[in-house]
Amino acid sequence: MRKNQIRINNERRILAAAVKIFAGYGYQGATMRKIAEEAGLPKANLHYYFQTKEQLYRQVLDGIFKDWLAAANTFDECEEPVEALRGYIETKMDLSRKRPLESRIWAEEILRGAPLIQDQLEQTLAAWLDTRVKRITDWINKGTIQTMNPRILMYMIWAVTQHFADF
Amino acid sequence: MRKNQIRINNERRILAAAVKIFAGYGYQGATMRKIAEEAGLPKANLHYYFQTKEQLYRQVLDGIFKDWLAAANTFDECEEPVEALRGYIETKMDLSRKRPLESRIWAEEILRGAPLIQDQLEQTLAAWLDTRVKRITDWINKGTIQTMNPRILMYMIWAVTQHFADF
DNA sequence: ATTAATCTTGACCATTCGGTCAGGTTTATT
DNA sequence: AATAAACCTGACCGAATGGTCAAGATTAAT
Repeated sequence: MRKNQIRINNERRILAAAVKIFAGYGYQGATMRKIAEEAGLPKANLHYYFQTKEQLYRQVLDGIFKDWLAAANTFDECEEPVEALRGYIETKMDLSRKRPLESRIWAEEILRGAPLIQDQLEQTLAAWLDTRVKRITDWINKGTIQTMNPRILMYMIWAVTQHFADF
Repeated sequence: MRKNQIRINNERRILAAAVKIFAGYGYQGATMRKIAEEAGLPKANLHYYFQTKEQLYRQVLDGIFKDWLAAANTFDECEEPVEALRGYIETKMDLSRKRPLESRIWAEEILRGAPLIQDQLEQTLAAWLDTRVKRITDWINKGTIQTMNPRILMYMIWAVTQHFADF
């Protein structure tokens, strides 16, 4: 069983510390020293598990991205517009409330234009948005909800939930 | 006439360069070297006009804050709720569209918890928000608009306009 | 018990950072 | 023309940064 137990433990520990420090200081403001201190490990040890600061940061972003995607998929669980939208918004707000640090890191990364994860983000997010837009368009055509620009609806939801999360 | 013309010119030039660099890299990511390069001046010259990086950044924030306040005051120009809100939102969006760099700096500063301008911001902003909330409450009591939590209304407007500005 | 693989870490390195300063140049005042 | 005030800047500084490395300690595989 517990094969790479040491590795798994330490990576988790370092990632947790990294989330704290990146959230508190931003990518540039965070230093490997601070993260090492927070993790209670010597700095050189971080570089053993994550070669560079950028790679460590990428892994932090990856974790956040996965969580966000999982939350986003609750949009599809309900057939009714009201239920689907409410469920999505609540899940998203929950996520932000439970993981404020991750939410802040994510917001800053997006604000900076996602310099490190642009490709991945653009593809995944564009595809995700497209299917949601189609569902909303269906609702509009069926007359279930008011006529509107679906993209703008999604945009406003994203704006408000993200904003509530951050402040 | 033109007394401190040199000083005025150079300060303007440095501030313009600082806005670009701070918006592009964030406070920590921006360096005095990059700003100096952007301004076409030697680094030591920046320190002649602005003693420290923090002071330069503060002046940038001050400029943005003044613009934002001016835009915010358009809220008071109309008596009608629809007109007042529309005017406010349009002015704010205009400002964001015309000065995207400043808007980004502002957003990041707020996101980071406004570490440099907390006092100033809390006082001015709290006062501003209070008077707006009172106006909205009046409208609600008169029955001019739907019953709602005025703070949340302002919050949502802020969220959406800021978000549109940044992306 | 031996060997191999993984893990640990203090000391070190080149680079870059914000900031200083002395000494020169330009502009304003008399 | 002379003096003072304001402006300019190359060279420099200590501190901090991300990252490296060699030599040892632990753990796993045989």
